[in-house]
Amino acid sequence: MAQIESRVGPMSLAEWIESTLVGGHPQRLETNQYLFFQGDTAQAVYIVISGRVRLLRHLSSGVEVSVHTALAGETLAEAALFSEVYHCDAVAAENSVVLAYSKTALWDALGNPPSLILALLENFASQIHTLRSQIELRNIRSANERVLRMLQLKARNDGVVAFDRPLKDIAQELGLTHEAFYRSLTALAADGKIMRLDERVIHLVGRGAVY
Amino acid sequence: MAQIESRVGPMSLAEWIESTLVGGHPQRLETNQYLFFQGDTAQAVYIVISGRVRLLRHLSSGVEVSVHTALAGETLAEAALFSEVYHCDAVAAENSVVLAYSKTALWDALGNPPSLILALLENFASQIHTLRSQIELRNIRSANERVLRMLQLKARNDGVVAFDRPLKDIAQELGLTHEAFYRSLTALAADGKIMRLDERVIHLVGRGAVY
DNA sequence: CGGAGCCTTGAGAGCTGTCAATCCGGGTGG
DNA sequence: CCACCCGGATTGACAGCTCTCAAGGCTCCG
Repeated sequence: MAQIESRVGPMSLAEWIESTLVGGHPQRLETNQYLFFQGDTAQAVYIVISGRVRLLRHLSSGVEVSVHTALAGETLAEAALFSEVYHCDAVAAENSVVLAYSKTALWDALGNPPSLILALLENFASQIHTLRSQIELRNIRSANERVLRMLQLKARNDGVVAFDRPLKDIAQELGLTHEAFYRSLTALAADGKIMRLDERVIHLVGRGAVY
Repeated sequence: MAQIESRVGPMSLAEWIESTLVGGHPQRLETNQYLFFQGDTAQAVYIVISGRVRLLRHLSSGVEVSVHTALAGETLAEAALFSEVYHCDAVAAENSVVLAYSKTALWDALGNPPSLILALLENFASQIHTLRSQIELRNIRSANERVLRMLQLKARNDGVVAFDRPLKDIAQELGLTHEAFYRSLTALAADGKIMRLDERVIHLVGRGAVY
């Protein structure tokens, strides 16, 4: 971590935004109060001044899985800079105060960066998104539900998932042994929730892709 | 994902680097051949031309856990731009070809970005690092080992870990029920691997922090 | 034809999740 | 000042699920 900080000195992103941008809009949150919901148009990026804000996703089963917890002094929903909508719910884990900065103000402050940098930023943002999805999956304990969720996340709009590498690899990415993964697939097929068009091609029954 | 790509058009980071930077140094890898090792000084960023390259970390127990798999067309070790050393091993999962770009060349191409952008980039890189560590933890199946590894990752140099939030939260971050987490803590203490200085303060016996 | 790697299924054990109960400290209201 | 409540921390008992180990079929390739 030390070598990371060395380039800009001790100033974190949160400190930078706070000291550079004026007009951060303070907002008080009670415990369990929501800051925004998954699917809302992403208009602001936040800094947590005090308290804790949790990022959640909810599954079709109604279960909530937590993806991240932002502590005091940290930024929240930075990835929203590169997304039209929020991908998670944000809810206060305790009484908290956040500062809201509009995306447009941030983009203005960023100026007009060269596109190589933009590409790098977007690459990072997209990786964060992917990694969060993986964390979300790991928070689902049941193998069947985890596999189903993964298929929903990876499905194209027509509900088809085609893997380009061995199922063993997918199993490992899911945190399952390949045996457990195979069993989940056959169980889901037996339940009629998926159809196996081919060894590595699966059709999701009933619902298309999820974001 | 569509909204992400829209800002720079269809060009991914890998394509951008390939088309912008000359002098990408091609390198052929046999299956199971290592590209670099954890702890090596990070000198290059890579693009996978064909094949698959896996990022691994190895635990003190000797077990390997996989953190990421880079497919053809993807970048590899971009986060090394912000780190002095590689944090993982990289090993080819099949016969592969990669292009190597030196960090210095990339930094030159980036120009001299304003520090707000640098802060944003480093924030992202550090988040990716944190998320990868979480994935690494989830790939450890045994609760005791997972908890021990988490403590090693979070320990200060003197081997002390102090949590600033309820242990229940830590348990959830680890993907364990709080009961399982408590039991692991008492088991590790019984084994003499940790000492509980206080409810939320733990001393790691024998080894300090790990990176 | 033989081997290697992936896919698949079976049987059993171990570990963790679940449910339940207790203790404890802090905050609140009477 | 005390009774009460609430949430975190802790421990016990048990069931269930996944991991482990094992074996067989399959395809691809030498």
